[in-house]
Amino acid sequence: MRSALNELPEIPALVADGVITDPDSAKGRLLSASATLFKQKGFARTTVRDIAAEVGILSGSIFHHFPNKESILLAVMSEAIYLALARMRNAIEGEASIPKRFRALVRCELEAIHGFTGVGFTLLSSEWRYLSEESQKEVLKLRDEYEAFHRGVYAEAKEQGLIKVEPFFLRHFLRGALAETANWFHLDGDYSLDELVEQVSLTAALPS
Amino acid sequence: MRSALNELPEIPALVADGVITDPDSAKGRLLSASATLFKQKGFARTTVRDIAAEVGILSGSIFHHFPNKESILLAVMSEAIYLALARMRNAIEGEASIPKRFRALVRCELEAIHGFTGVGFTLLSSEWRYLSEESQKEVLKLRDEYEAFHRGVYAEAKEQGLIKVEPFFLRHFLRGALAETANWFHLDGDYSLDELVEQVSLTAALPS
Amino acid sequence: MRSALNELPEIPALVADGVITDPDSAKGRLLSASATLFKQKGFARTTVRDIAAEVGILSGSIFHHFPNKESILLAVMSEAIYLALARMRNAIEGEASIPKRFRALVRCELEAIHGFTGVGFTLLSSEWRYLSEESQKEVLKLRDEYEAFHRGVYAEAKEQGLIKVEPFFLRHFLRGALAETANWFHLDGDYSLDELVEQVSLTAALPS
Amino acid sequence: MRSALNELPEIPALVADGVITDPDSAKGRLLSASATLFKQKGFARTTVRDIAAEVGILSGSIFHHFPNKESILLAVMSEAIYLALARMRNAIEGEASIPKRFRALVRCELEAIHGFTGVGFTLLSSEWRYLSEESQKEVLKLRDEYEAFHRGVYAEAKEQGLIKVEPFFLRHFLRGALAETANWFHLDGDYSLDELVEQVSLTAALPS
DNA sequence: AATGAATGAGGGTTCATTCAT
DNA sequence: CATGAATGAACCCTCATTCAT
Repeated sequence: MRSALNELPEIPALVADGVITDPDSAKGRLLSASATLFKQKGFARTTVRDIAAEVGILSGSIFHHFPNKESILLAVMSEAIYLALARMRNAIEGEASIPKRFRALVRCELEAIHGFTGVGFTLLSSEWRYLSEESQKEVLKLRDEYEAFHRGVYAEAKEQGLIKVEPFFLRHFLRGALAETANWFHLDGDYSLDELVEQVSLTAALPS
Repeated sequence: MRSALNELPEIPALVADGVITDPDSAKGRLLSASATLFKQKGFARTTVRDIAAEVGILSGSIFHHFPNKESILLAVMSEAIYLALARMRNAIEGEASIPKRFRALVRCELEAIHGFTGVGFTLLSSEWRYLSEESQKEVLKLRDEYEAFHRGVYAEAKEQGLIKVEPFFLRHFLRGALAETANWFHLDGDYSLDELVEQVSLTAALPS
Repeated sequence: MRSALNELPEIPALVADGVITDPDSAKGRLLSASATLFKQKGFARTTVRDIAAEVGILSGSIFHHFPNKESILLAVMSEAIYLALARMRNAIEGEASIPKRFRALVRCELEAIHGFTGVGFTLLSSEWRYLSEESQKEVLKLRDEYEAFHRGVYAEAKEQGLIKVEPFFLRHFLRGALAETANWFHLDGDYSLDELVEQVSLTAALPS
Repeated sequence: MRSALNELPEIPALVADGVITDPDSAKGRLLSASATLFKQKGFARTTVRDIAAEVGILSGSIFHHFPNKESILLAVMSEAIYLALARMRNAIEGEASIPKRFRALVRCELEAIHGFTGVGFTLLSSEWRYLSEESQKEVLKLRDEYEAFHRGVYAEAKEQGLIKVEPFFLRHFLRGALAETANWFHLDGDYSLDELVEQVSLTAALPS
């Protein structure tokens, strides 16, 4: 999955800019392993020894890269949003019509949720409370930027009379609905991602 | 809020049947305090001492009522579903038309999420992972019953041509969307519960 | 040594008042063992496991009696001063003349330093820095009371023309000189405590 | 303060002889920083990272100059005594009468305690326990030489009938009294060093 | 039922020290 | 000489659980 990630043109640029940690560096491998474990067992039940073992180092070595366990969670979350933002802008680029843009965004978010950008995206909600207040504020800024992007497209849809519901509500509903897919939808299951996207659009009564 | 709860006709009956613990008993107060704390700080970060302190006993005494910490979570979740099931059946009873039943169900779930039945309902997803596999299966049975009820109403709506999306998908989408309201909607905020219900219906393109 | 301590009339009263921990209680044994170890190896090098092992419990059990390691040091120091204050008042009581009171005080402090009141007194200076600022202030209050008592007697000596040096300086000099005896004087060595007291008085040119 | 130190004629000689590390060398700066930190926070609480940061290098680099942390403490202490010895011999040189020699010694020791020879002198007692037994023996040899020097002058005073107390006791008392000044006397406070010397002499009933 | 002291395994974190670069 | 990632043992502390009272 990471290899697919690396093929995207924008990721190396992010890494070069220092926004995203190089996934092949020690820190990057630490982040990747942490994300996986946090998702599997939750932040509280994941020990730093677990993480270290996963990467093949000793627990003490973790603290050369992160000052404490919480900062790992913060990094996982921040990078997940940075990646999602980059992928989102990319996805929108080629699409002119609003229905297509809408579908592109939905698909993009689903990809983020189902692991195309590492495994961090679902953590944003599930492990949110384990972030310190300070960290929450930090991540919130990024999330707001991300959310605003979505709401902007919905607003255009509303203006064009394509949907009836307020963008504010629609975004909240959709975020919840898409996040929940993590609990029942599987990439290698009965339905494809495209079918899922279509059902979402159908629900929102959006013409194709 | 509990006082309002007690006025509902169906709760005393459930208590009398032994399905729900009497909220005024020691065990009931324990459950209520646990639910609140689990929601506030999460299961992992809530200590049995926290719970005991909230009720005014010492931590050791908790184990006269529950064999271990996890069983408290199990009880909180089970009772939350029992309550939700009872309230749901109640809510449907008087409604004949499908659109009205749909709205009744949505409203009922929102009430459960926003604390009308204690605070347990949101825990079902957020703290799910802290249940042992055995307990998960136990709760799953109840959840399935609850979910089937919802899907049943949606299936009728689909048969009547009121909605286009498959009931299976719609239920998953709606569950996610409604659960997410816990993170942004507040009962004493700018919008009423009725308005929220209406926006949900609007999104699903359901006629009134 | 503790048995001798218990014979003193004032100690049981202190214990009864809750000022001093009962040396036979779990907490009291913890304090006594801690004091010994802190003196032997220093606060920083003494582990809570060391202390627990000395008392015959497990390390975790310590935290039922003290919130953290530092609070043990605080308790050891506080109680040492309380004991010293009580013993000092007792020692002065029967002595009318200033030279005799002076000698009684010197002897009393030497007894405190050389273990007649537990082993805490020397820790006051040697492990002082390991107290949090907050705790330092707390202990400082007690120390000030203790110091004022000594200075008071010296001031009388000065008024009576028995000594030439200022009480302020004398007290500082004497405290240092007496504290230092911990490093070279031994109760079972070549000199008795009384001889030591006499040499101190001789140094200060105090008539007998 | 180090600049004043460097003006003294004997220091460069000691450096040239290899007895004292050149304070401008990397090792010298390391020692100086260590002494300061050891005094501020104690040996146990000072990390090698602290020391390294103070000098502007990384922690690993320290071990090119010292085999381990304890050897830094040993060096700090040894050099402090070498310096004190040299300064002491210097101070005595011009003084013929015993009272003047006595005062010169007292002043010299106070200067050592209050930072005229780096900050190492008070560490000799406060951090003594963190020296390995082997190192303690090594330092003890130097200390004995230093102590003998003092006792020698006191013995002459006793022979001349200037003091009554035994040199053995007097030296112990004085060492304690002077060391304690580190805790209450400040060079820029209400009293001058000369006044302090005078009060000490007064206490010992020594004629001027 | 409740207490509260004790358990004991395990948690996050620290830090002197090593060593390939 | 200096770096800095890694080590690994040890540290303080937490906490669900037990049990004699």
